[in-house]
Amino acid sequence: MRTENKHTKIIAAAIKVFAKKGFFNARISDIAKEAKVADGTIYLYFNNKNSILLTILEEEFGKIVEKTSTLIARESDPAAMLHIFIEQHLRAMKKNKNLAEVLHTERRQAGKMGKDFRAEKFNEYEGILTEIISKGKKMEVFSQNLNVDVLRRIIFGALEELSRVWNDSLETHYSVEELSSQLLATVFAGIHEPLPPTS
Amino acid sequence: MRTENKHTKIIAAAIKVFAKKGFFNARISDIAKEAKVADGTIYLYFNNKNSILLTILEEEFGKIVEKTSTLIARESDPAAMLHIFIEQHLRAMKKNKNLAEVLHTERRQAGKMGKDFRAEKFNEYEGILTEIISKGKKMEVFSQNLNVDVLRRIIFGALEELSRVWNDSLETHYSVEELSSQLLATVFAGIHEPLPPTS
Amino acid sequence: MRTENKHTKIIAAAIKVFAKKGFFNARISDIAKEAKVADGTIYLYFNNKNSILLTILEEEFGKIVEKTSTLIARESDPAAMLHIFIEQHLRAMKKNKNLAEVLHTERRQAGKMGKDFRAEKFNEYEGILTEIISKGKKMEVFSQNLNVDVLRRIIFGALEELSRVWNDSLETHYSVEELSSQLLATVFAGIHEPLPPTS
Amino acid sequence: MRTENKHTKIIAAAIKVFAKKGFFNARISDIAKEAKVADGTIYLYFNNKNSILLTILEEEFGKIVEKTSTLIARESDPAAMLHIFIEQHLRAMKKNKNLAEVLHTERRQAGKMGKDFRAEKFNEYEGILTEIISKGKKMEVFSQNLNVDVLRRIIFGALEELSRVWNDSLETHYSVEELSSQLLATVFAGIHEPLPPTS
DNA sequence: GATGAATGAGAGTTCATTCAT
DNA sequence: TATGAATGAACTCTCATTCAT
Repeated sequence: MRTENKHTKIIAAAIKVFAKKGFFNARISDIAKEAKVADGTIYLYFNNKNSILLTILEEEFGKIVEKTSTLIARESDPAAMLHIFIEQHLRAMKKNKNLAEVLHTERRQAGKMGKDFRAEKFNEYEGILTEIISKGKKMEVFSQNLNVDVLRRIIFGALEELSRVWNDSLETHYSVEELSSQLLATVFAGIHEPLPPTS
Repeated sequence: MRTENKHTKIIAAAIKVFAKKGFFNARISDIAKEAKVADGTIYLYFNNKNSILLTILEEEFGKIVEKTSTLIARESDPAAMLHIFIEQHLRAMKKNKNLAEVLHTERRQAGKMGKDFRAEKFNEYEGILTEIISKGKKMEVFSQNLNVDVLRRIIFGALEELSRVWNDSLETHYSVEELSSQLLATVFAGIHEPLPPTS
Repeated sequence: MRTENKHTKIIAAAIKVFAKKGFFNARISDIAKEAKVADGTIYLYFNNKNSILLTILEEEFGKIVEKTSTLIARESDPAAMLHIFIEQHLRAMKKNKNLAEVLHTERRQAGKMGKDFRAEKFNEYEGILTEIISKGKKMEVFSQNLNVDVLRRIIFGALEELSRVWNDSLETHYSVEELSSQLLATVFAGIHEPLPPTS
Repeated sequence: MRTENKHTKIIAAAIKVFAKKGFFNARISDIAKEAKVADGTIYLYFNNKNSILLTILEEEFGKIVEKTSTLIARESDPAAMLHIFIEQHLRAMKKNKNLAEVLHTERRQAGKMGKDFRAEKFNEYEGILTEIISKGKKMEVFSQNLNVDVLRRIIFGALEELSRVWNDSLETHYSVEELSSQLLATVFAGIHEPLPPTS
């Protein structure tokens, strides 16, 4: 339990520090100070700086994947699934603003970090979205004209950018529901002014 | 003339290196080698490593801003403007794949780079999109229910993510028109299967 | 205790290296090697190269100031005080030949080192000499014709130059007493051949 | 004549820059800018940075040596010679304040500059003073108790320190005559209050 | 397990010097 | 001669990682 505690404390500290300074500007000693442990202690729980980031991505996304999967499993309607996915994502990101910053910033870096860097859970997470869209197409609920990969990117990119509204530096105070419904409205109904009802 | 050349060569080299390794993993000596100049030569054209990135963002975005602004100025229909914006963005990113990677990766880092870091042109670019959406709402072409800020994020995020399809590491071969039309279709008409024509 | 040791070792090494090569020609790695520590270790104890020199000047002069002040405090005769000042100065410089070299070489540089460079103790030290001379004048032991500032410079300059006789490169083997008495004889009695006793 | 001009301009510029920043902090480009020539031009007249300093010391001291020698050659009284030496030294230093700074600052550095550094004229200059004192002793005008080397140091050190009063940073406005007479008074008559005339 | 002083490889940057023009 | 852009060796300083306690 002591051990569990330290691991958790270091991860929490790292998320905070990475969010504030970015991975490359964050120093191990910053994390150690934030976690109130000695620098060396960090190396009892993590192999190196990279693996701290990797662990954050894996563990935190693991939680999201698990929760989202569970909720989606209960649904059969792809539209409802998409709703859930979007809402859960935004909810998770709002809950842990620092995490949102870390995830999105470092996702791009990941490929440049070194050979041993693989964010398995992240791929799994993207897979869920791909699955939803595929199912939607197959069930002929979503348009057949849409490319699955492209749509996944559209939604994912939009989510990523939307998640940033909760950063400390921004003054906007959107609710999860607000953003969620705007995104859904856009992708589902389009941005056109509704045509006047045909008499 | 010599001077102009070196500046350009260094910028081109830096875009390549930043795209491949990311800003923080890129070494000045990597850029120098790529540009076939001595390390010290770089400092005749740039104050420091940061300012190389800043210059890339400003100069390259400057070009895009200029081109896009010109094209949009000719239009009066917000939907057509949006079409142009999206297409131009994707076109620019496909043309310079490395730039796309740099832009998107480092945009997030920018805030963590130090006080003297300001990407003016970037803000200007975002402003164009905001303007289009505002106009669309005002002209009652776009839905009154849409929040301008939120929609801008949705489109921008989507574009950002879509732009990444041309990265060397990915094997997909989308055309600009393809991506462009998919995104427009999604945001304009929604992803729903078109309702069967009412008889 | 470890800490105290390292600080002292680095200072001692720096004095040696500065004396031999001068501040600007001295490399951090030279000092590190001399002190038998890693280069990086030096930065655990000092902010930068400048501050090593500053510390030397402050700490070493601090000792001299303290000792000299104590001894002088016991005296009331300005002539005796001057004798003490001169003797103590020469004694300190002979004891630490390298320090003498550093002090005198770098005193001039100090003003050109950067804003944050202030050798407080040094000023304090000069103040002692000024005080002695002022008192001598006030008590009418020293000539009223002498400008305090000028005399301080004469004595200080002489001491500075005399202190250099103990440098390794020179073969002279003067004793402190010898130099001290010569200087005192000169400034007190003048360099004239004593006039033949008036019959 | 063009050539002569450039050499002179560079020397003048170097004296100014060295005085202001010190030898090590002075950049070749500073000197070039001050002299209004290109950096590379400096290397048409001097082998390297060191040799600029060396040339300054040699040329400028050469002038002083020549002038002082001439004046002293006319005298036979060592006391008068000493008077001339001191006055000439101070006069030269006041005339070229920057030179004074350079000379005194760099004299100490000289030994640490590298093998090829020899300031011949400087030794010659010191020789003049040594000669005067020796002669004074031999002629039994100066005290037999004084060590020539020591006295030379006393006088030289005093002169060095006194010369600094004209630095820009200091506000004192002594005349050459004032300093000269104070120094002579001190070394000749001592600093004692003149004994009351015996009745 | 926990510490934090110590390490040292490696980074960005400077600037004396060179050389094509 | 004169230029000044280009060079690259060498510097100071940082910080992830180690290891004796």
